[in-house]
Amino acid sequence: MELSKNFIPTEVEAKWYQHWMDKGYFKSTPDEREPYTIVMPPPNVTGVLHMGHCLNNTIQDILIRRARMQGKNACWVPGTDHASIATEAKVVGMLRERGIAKSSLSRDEFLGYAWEWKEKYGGIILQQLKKLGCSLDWDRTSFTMDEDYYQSVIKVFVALHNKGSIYRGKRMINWDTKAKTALSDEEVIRKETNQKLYYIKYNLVDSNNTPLGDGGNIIIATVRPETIMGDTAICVNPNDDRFKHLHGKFAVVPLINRRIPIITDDYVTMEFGTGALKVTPAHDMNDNQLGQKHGLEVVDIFDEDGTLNVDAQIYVGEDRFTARKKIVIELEEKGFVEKIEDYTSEVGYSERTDTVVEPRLSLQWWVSMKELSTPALKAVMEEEIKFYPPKFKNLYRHWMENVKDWCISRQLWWGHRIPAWYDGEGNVYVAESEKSAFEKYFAQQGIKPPPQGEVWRGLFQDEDCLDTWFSSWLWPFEVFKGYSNPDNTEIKYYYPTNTLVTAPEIIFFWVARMIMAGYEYMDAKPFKDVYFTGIVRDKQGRKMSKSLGNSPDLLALIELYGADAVRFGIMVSSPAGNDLMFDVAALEQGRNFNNKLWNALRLVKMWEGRQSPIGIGQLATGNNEQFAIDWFENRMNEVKATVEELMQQFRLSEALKTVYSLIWDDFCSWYLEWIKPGFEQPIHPDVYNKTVNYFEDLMQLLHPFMPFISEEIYQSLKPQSIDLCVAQYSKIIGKDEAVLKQGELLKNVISALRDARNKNQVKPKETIQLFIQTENEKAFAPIENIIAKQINASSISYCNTAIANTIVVAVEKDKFYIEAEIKLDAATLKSDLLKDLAHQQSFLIAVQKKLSNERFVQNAKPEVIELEQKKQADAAARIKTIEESLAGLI
RNA sequence: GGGAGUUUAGCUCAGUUGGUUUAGAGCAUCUGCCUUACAAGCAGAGGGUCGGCGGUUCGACCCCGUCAACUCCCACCA
Repeated sequence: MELSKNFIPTEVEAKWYQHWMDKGYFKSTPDEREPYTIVMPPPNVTGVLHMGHCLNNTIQDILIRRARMQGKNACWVPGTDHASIATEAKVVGMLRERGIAKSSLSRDEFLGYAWEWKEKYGGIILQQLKKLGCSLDWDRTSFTMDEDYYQSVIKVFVALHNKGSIYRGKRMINWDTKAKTALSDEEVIRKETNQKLYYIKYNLVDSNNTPLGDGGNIIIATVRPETIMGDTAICVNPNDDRFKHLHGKFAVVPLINRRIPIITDDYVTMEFGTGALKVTPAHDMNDNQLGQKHGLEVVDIFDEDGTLNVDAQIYVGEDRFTARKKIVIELEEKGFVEKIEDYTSEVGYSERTDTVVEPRLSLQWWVSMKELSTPALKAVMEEEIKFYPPKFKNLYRHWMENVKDWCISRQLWWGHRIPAWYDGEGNVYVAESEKSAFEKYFAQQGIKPPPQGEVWRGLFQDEDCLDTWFSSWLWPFEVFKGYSNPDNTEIKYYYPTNTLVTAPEIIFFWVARMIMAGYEYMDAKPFKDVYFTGIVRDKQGRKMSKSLGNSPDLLALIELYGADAVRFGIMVSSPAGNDLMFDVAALEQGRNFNNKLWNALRLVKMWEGRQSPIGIGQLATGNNEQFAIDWFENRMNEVKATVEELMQQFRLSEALKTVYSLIWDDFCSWYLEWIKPGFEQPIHPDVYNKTVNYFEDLMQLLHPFMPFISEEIYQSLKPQSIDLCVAQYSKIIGKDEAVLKQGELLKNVISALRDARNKNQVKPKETIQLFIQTENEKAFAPIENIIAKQINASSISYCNTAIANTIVVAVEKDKFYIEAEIKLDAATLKSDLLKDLAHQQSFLIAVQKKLSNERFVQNAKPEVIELEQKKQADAAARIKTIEESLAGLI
């Protein structure tokens, strides 16, 4: 079989993914093995795959594939989230394009379109994950609005309501005027925004509405002049001498001439603005509290879409921001504006629609959080659930300790409809179904239920839906039907899940609430470890976003570089716990690595047909292959142990780098070169077989990170009885330090001699003669031929004294003399030696200084002192060698 | 305003109870090579008073204090 010069990923990837699927390797059912479970954070049905998903799911796939190869029953559950606000917005948009207004549709008609949309687009993102190589158990694909799931959400609502944890209350909430729905605090993004601070004059009157003299006005500072029509007081600090004479007086709201009282409260900062604050209880969180405290009237001047209503009296029907502009102009014309200043402050924006959030008083459903949060906080603080990196523990604690009640109602149709029914008087009946709501209603009202077959009337269901997170917090157990079908075999086997991989951005939205739900409904944690990924940024460190257009098209990247290269690129630039700067250069590195692997395969395949006829067990001596084999085996065992350790600490990026270096440097650059036969020479079958085995092991180590190329190479090396995807890791065995040390020496000698050749401009093709002066000739016997091959030496001999007119190289205690045909530049040799000498001497002085320090000798540990003494001896020996060489030069 | 984190080579980062030849890697850079696996490559090299200052210690990239810069999270100052 002729192998192409470069690795071509496209066909290979599709081929293997299909093969793995056909074999059912990704499917999991409970058995006697230890389970390893991950539930995928369900992407929004509206989503397309972006870099964040790519990072997140690559990590999960690495963990899952590794677990699968470690003999665990690996189960990775895919799914999607209905994402109420985002999806409803998409559907409304789609309808608008078709010329259909949402308001012209009934609820059922709208939902019909929404489901249609979901069926068409909702699965796209999951299909894209297949391209990335994700080994998900597709039979388990779940959706937060699946029938069972839906019922569980409803049941949870009713259960929480029954125990008093869910209540209905009129409060200030964050209102999205575009989506026309309430938002939870977490859905509000605060952004520094440039604004104007308007200083507005209010005329003063006394209790008889008589204008006060001496200027007769009070000036307030506000950023929201359009809300003055909702003012119901002006507040000053009671200790503010400037306003003491106004206590108990009244002001008149400009333009609408409504009289409002001047009240006092410590809340007002005297230093800010003018020290006088207009109080608008309907449109500001703080003002609302002030209003409650002082029993102020509440005048709501906005409609749900943020336009002014009749209570505003003027500019009715205008949008709040248009109204602001117009009111300012009118106020200026009528002389009410004292001045306007530039001002920046943080303004809340809706996470979903990016409109300025309007604080609004409304009746919503709430979950009381205190009780739920207690065990959830404890679990993380006591590390029953471990966070990686651990710094997120603090963040979590801070939020949990100050957790506020959760507003869960959303004024949307797409989602889980709140299971509450109202009668004509506004009494509420919370129940799992309309039927049981009626039963409650009849019982409570003392009405005899109408006979069977007759239509029951008089109750109407709450129009609102539940917050998306009120369903996704059940995800880790409800994907196994742990709530709808308690104690089933699956939930008992797979729960608690092992690892949650997610973004720190949703630690409160989702992670915290899943932990709460886990303890509340399963009486156990939902997962053992939480791994927080970094945020994917562009090369300049900016967050990837649609508006910046700096988010690359992932599928195009996979097409261009191959999925393995994309996985490599994103993982190699992703330090544990930090954000990652995404750069296609990393993908190129991945592609180059693919190519390196591919060419190593080509080399080995070339040898396949060139095995020498020498029988097994008769490894030719004198070629030093035995050492190469011993060394690589030990080196590989060493790295396997390191990788295992790194993986346990979730240091995936470092683990990958370690494997990368083992393959590229140790295997390709050293080992393969050491055993490489001469041009068209045969290779010993034992060496060949060992090499194939090592290559297989390397592919197995690499497989979780780069599944496609590793499987392809594994299968190409020789006919396999089992696919790499499910090949089991062997036990990690120990390493022989002595062999490893000798390997290091060998590498150092080769590098030093190559460097010497380079510096002295000995042409690569020119052979040299090497003389070794050492006290330990035996140590060089097993490696001398490797040295000769690697530095292009025609002969190696041993000597007891310096050889004249040669290049001298010292490595540790040994000296090497290179005899070449070209004329050596004595000046260069000398200056190099002098440089080295100076370095060694200053080092020796430092060590001697340390050792002559009495307090060091007294206090330091014996092994530390011993080491320093060895350093001293070695440095002294090297200095002697260099001095001898210098003498020989003249 | 409160809290957390970061600062090590041109860039992105390692550096695991303070002592392992006066700090490591990848990428980038420079030099020499089209050597029959790979120029998407090979062989080498250069590059850092570990943010500043002070302290603890025989010894500090590591511990403490302080200052500076940057990042993130939380919070109702109009």
